[in-house]
Amino acid sequence: MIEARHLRVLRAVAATGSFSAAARELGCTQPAVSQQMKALEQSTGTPLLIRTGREMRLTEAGEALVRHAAGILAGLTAAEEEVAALAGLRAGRVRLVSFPSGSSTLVPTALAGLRAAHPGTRVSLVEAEPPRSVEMLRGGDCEIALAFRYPQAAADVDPAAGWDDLVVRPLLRDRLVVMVPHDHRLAGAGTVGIGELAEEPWIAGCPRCRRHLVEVCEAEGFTPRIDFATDDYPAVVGLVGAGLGVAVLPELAVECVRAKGTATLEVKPAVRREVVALTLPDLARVPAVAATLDRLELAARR
Amino acid sequence: MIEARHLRVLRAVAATGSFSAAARELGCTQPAVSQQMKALEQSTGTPLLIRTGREMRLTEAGEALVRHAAGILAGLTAAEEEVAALAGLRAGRVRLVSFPSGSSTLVPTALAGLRAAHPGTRVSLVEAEPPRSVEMLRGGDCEIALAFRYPQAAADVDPAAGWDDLVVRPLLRDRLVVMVPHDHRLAGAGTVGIGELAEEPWIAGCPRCRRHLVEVCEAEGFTPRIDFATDDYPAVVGLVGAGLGVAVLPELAVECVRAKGTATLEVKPAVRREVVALTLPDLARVPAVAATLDRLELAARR
DNA sequence: TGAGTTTACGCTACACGTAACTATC
DNA sequence: GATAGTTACGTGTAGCGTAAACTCA
Repeated sequence: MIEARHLRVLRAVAATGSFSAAARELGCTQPAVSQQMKALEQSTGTPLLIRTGREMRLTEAGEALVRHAAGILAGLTAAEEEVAALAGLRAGRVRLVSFPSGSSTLVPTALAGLRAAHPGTRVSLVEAEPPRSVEMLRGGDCEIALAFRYPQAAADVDPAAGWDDLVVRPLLRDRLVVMVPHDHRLAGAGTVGIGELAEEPWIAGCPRCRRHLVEVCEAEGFTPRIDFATDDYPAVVGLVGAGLGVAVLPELAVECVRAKGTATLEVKPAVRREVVALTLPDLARVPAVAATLDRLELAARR
Repeated sequence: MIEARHLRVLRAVAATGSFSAAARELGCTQPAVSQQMKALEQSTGTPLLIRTGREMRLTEAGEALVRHAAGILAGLTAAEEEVAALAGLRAGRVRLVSFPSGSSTLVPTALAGLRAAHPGTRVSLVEAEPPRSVEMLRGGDCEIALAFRYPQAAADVDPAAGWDDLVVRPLLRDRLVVMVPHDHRLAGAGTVGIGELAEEPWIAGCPRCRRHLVEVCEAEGFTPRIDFATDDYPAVVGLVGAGLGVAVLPELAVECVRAKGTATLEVKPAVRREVVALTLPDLARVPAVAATLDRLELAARR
């Protein structure tokens, strides 16, 4: 088995015509070069260099080896370059999966920062919810999954139940607020207890949010009457604005929607959801992934 | 500094998807593989493999490295072969990959001649079809790949599409013939047009042959009813002999099968397939490879 | 429980550098 | 005698295999 290191030395010897000069060029001692060439000749089973007095000449086999060495060493340095680019964030692709309408501000901010700092990295974004997004993560279809959970959720609906072997990077804890039509009796109240809304028609969000809403209300002793349910946050806001009901929404989601005709109220016993980034342990050490996670955290801290 | 030995191991791991399987393939213990990969990841400074439960997956950097590895290792083996040949050992080893049941006469004839002329050269034979055989060629797992193509094939199924950087040595152009049961109405006709067999049940060969058969028939305005399809040429002949249908076969394949109970007919607008030998430019200059190619050509011209 | 991966440990082997020796001009 | 190459030797490191711990299906 020919070793690349030997080829590097052979090439230097061929270029300089001397072991000593090659040693100087390679930054090692001259006996080291001598030994390497001896080892190479032994592993190929044929002489490569002709030591005629003081000068060094190549045999035909030596010539052949030097000829091949060029391509092989070029391939090796190309491989090193490419890996170094990936390791040094001059290249790299990160596939991000986010829950729908979840991070209208978070993801763009993070990606803008990442692009500014490392123009070579490319990030793609797809929308999916756990457990689908976690499947994608495990299946190699993405590197980072954004998800959220309700810290007090019952174990059987908590998606975090399956996250034991994942790297979970908490990004932010988002307060939930109640949104009511602007002419609602509580519109000016500032804060409200969930129990005060027992008789209201509700507009719910995604299935998990809906389930969570029901849990919270039942803890307050009533079952909410849910007239509408949609994944689409702007649509929820529109429905509230049209006076069709009340809703709970993550504060962050409210910030980036023009909430015409509505008023928002703090919920008295504060309810929060936690937004986290998930990845695999090995992927967390991939530079482009680590950088993206850092940027997401940075964007969340803003 | 990336070492070639590491690349060899990485490639085996990528190909098998497991450290244990790679170790078996490489003839070493599994912890050795584990250590080599650890060392490679350390020397590149970035994770290359994702250990997710039981399966091994490559990171982007790992993919890049495997991509480069093919060329580097092919270069190394080419260099080794050339030096070995120049050393006068004539212990040149040529690994030949042929499409299945393709060259029952061609390969044996060529190898017999080669052995007579150069007793030192050893040739091994494995069966695989393009694109697998071409992958083996590029990956350094063989020196010569035998393949065939239909000159009129549509570009998207023509394997020659990926042969731009290979040395393509045409060996022979093989006429296709139609084989029918001996009591078939056309058994004595001598020649036949494909269109006359529109209503027959067909027995097809390998997937690519089958695709080609459908193409040819559709050019004649009908879709063949294919009742059986098998890679095994003697089996095809047996099915025809049993009266279960008609088939098209390469003339060479018919010659070396006892075609009991069948009759063969020339196809009126002649259809041919082209059998070629593929190798890499560097390998084409290795004496043992060159000699094998020459012998193949000679055997085909016979 | 079983297959697969990692970790720990002892061993060997290899490669380097220093230093002494040899050979050529 | 000076420059270049080889040989000899001590040291450090790196890789392997065996064996044991660990993990996921």
